[in-house]
Amino acid sequence: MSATATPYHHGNLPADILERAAEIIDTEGLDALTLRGIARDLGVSHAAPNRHFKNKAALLAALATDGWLKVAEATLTAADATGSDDPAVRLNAMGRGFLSWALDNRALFRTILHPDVTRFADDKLKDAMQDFTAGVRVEIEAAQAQGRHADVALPILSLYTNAVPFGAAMLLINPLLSVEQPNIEAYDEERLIEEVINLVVPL
Amino acid sequence: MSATATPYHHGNLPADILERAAEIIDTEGLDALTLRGIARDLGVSHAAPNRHFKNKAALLAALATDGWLKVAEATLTAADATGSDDPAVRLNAMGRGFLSWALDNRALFRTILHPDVTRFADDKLKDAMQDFTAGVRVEIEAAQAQGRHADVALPILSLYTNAVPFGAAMLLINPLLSVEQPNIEAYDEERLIEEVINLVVPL
DNA sequence: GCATGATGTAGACGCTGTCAACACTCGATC
DNA sequence: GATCGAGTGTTGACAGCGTCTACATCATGC
Repeated sequence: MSATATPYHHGNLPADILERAAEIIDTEGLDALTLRGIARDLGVSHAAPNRHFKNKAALLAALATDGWLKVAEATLTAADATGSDDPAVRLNAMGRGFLSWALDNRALFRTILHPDVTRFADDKLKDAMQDFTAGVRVEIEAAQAQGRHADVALPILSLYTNAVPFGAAMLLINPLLSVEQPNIEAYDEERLIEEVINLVVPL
Repeated sequence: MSATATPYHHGNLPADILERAAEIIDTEGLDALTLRGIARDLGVSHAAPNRHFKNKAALLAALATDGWLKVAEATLTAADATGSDDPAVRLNAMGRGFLSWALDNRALFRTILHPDVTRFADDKLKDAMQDFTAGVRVEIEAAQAQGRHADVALPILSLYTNAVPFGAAMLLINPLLSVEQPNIEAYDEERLIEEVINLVVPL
């Protein structure tokens, strides 16, 4: 056989499928994502992806699980990088880290919040998502224990604190809505993130 | 012919299609929405919807256009109902009106923010969306002119002010994430909305 | 060195969106 | 009032999709 003939086994198909899926979501949108299309792009038969993902929803769930794990890691890393124990300092850094991650990983961010992904969430996906929210909640509770927004009920404070980075990311990523922010283009990403997070968790 | 034989012409097919589409998105999700399914539910032939919507994307765009018009009306009505000229009072009411509308019209809210809907936005949809954002922007600028967050650049303030209601709605509507807000179920919807908006635009 | 499970292929099925050709209905125009 | 045309609905077809089953190939542990 010729040296470079495509081998029967692909080698790393599951990971390649996930990677190509993220690319397609990013460039063509989630509704342009097809298992057959991925298979074509990777040079395997149309049914090969089914060996690794029970169905299309399972592929999206795996992608979302990966996304939650990564965003949790990004926020936690940002918090630890401050070298501070102050929950407000950590929370501020987490907000920035979250927003920064979302803007740098738009396909994954869209995927983890996609209604048709969360709708069919399996336990793995739920666990990954809860790892993230639990990490944030700890800091919010600690910040309040220090006297920040001491008069606000915790569910309200939690909702508010989460809403800003989630909402800001959504608005900035949405191509229609981001344009609607007046003169938004005059701001570089880093400054935008810093200043909007400072409004929620001032240092 | 018998009196109740299904007439050849349906009578109000476009509106019925939109209504049924919203129902399906609400109960079964956007990926369960099929033109053929809608046609079946309405008792018309599988290709009938194509007479009124060029394609599936056009149906979703029409739905989203309708959604933006309604949410714009809901927020503006809420502002006017205050009977106040104070932009902060109006803005606070708009935030509450927006969030309240989103929670009462989850299918439409999801649709107007759906990435695969905004991706194929036509001019009508863009106009409807801009009507909404322009109405909010006016109040934000007026509130800042009164001295609220006078030190914050307008794009930042606008992003922040929009992010809270959008983000809160998204978190509350997402069945996975809403559960993650601690003890959220202890709050009735109205109080939750009031208190979280008060954190952004205090009265 | 061979059995066995993992991985990939080939073909089929029913579903979908969309198009073209045809049928019916209503309202404007003569 | 007949006719004609635009609007609306139907029928049939097509390719593409997700998914299933049966089969082929490989890699590994005994």
